[in-house]
Amino acid sequence: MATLRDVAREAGVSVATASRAINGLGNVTGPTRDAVLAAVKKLNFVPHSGARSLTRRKTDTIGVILPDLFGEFFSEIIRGIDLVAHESGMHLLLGNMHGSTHETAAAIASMRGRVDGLLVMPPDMKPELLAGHLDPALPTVLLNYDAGPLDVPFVAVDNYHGAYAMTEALLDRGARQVVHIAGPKHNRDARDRQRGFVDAMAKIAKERSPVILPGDFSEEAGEEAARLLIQGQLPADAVFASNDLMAVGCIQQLGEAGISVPRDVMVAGFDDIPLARHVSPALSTMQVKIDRLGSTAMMMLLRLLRGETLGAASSTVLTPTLIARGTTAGPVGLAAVSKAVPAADRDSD
Amino acid sequence: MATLRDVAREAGVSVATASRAINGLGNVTGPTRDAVLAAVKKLNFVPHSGARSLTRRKTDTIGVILPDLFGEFFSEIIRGIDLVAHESGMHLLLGNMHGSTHETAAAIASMRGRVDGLLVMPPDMKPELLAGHLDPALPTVLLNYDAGPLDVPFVAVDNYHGAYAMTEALLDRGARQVVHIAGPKHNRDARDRQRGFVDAMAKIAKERSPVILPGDFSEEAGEEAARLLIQGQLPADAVFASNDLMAVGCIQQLGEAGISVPRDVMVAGFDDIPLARHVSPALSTMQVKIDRLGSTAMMMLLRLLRGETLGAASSTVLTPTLIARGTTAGPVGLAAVSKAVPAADRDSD
DNA sequence: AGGGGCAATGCAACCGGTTACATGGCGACG
DNA sequence: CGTCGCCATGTAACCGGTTGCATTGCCCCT
Repeated sequence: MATLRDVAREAGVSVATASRAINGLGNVTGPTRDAVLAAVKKLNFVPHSGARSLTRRKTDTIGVILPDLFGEFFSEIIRGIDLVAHESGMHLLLGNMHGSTHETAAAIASMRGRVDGLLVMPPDMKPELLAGHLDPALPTVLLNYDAGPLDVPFVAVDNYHGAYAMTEALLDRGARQVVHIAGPKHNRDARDRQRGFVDAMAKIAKERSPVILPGDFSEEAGEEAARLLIQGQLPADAVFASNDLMAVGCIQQLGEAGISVPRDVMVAGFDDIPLARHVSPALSTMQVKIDRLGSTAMMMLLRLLRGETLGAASSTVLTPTLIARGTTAGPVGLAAVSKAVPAADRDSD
Repeated sequence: MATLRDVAREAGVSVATASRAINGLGNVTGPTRDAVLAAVKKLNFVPHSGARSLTRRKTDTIGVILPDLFGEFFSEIIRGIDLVAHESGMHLLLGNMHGSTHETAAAIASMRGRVDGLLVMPPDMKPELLAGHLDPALPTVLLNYDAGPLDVPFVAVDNYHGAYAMTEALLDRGARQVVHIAGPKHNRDARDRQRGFVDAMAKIAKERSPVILPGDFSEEAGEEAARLLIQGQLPADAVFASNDLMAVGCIQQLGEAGISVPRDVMVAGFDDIPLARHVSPALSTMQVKIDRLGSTAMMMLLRLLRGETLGAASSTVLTPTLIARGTTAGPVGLAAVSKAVPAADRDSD
């Protein structure tokens, strides 16, 4: 591979001049520039970005650290990030912590010197622990994580009120026994959603004690919960799953058992993954504009990179929207909402 | 940020010794090593991967260049790649060409010096053109692209025979008028699938001329095709879409028009994206193990990086499997297959 | 006690660019 | 016609590590 030295020699100039010509800096005569560019073409020279970023102290790359890459949730986030990053000519370096807290530290560390900024989504990490691993000198925005005491800007989803609203809606719709399928124990989103559910139940339906089944955000967990529901003879006329994937698994399993959704039992999810529109009946859910989560975070990061100082105070909290579809359809209540939202439903903006 | 020099000074040793201690090379006394590691801890030193990779001539990163990031197809590929990459401690640098051929060149160029190898998916690029942009010194594996004259290893899907088989199956099943929804004009996958369709029609159903509707792999294109079908009064009892997303859009639109799938018209797709199982009725499709596409390519790339020489000859062609589900269900034909494949359907391996 | 050998450590070049500063040639000015 | 200043170009230091080779110091041997 040709280096800048090679180009300079070929063109009969010094490396400094070659560098200036290539980067279009001023102070280079026409003929000189042409000679250099000719040499570039002849030798097929491509600048070595690694070396370049060493001196420029700028890599034009941002690191994205996600807990996993499975499912539409993460791919939508990446797409959202990429959308904005690409406009600014930034590259994305993917780091996958594969669910392990220990690997998170390694992932963050290995990014040093490779990236100009970091987008981190640490859904089941304690803030104190996280703080120890983040480099305060590296612009960082947290994804889907309220940093709490940390002064790190974040983009989060109002999981609590979203879950509260959904629970409320199910009760409004006439549900008497709402069962919640929880997410992973240490996952902060899952916990906030569960809190929202519990609080809504407590406030609105005091007499009914909330039933919570364990889950882990996977489709299988939703199926398992449905089986528990059926076999365990749990009296339930509505299921609120902590995410869409579990809701989908649940619907699927209920269907196989001959239980009709929504006639026998209503089902609701959270996230509005693209799949939600396509299952049958279509899944009612709290819509989080997932790609927005990514693009908003990326935009904040760009501002940080431009030198603005953003503290935790500048964080964004996205409010999820209730999208009522078939799984909670019926003669009254949610059904009415259902008619009102097709535009939003189609990602109208 | 602390540098190696700082650590060395703090520990009272030379940078060389500090470097050796940190990297666990031999030739360092116990006490010396301890002093260095203590300094590392004290100064919170994290090695600068950029600088490191400059001397080591190794970045532990591989570049992934995809035409887009939209939809499950790409996210599955990335997941497959990551799975293997992560095991080998490799990072992924994402380059998105956003559909533009021109950007492909830029994307490839900007990877120089950042990555040890490249995984490229250039679905609508001519081989000659591609050849001009690839760096022969950089280990590269092509994704879903038969390099033809180029001596570059690739992982591809046997689109032609897959489409042939699916068309055959639809005709077997009793379809008389099969309509094909094509993919983007310049997309090689799409063209191979179309060829497979046309050839199968020609061989098996000579008397019926194949009808081909335009498409671009998007859900909307599928809807549009369905509308054409309905309004245009095209006589059709089966639709074979060039990919699943279009098939899904088509089903959706047919349903809204009150046309029953599969009773009035059968529908089939290609790819077997996760969504395919979930639409209703479930979509019959040619299953491509999409994540396998990524992981296989990544494994080949790792072999290249280990120094093995793999030419185009060592390429892998994945054969898609027919998965019959509800959209082609009926009393005979595909329905029988349908019973036989649930294991494969669940990604049993 | 002196010399040889080996392991631990230091020095300095190097990876491939960028850039501050030095240099030198030229035209414009008095 | 001599001098000043500007602009194109060159020299070399630097980014932050790694590593080949030189050096040092210790132990062991004769």
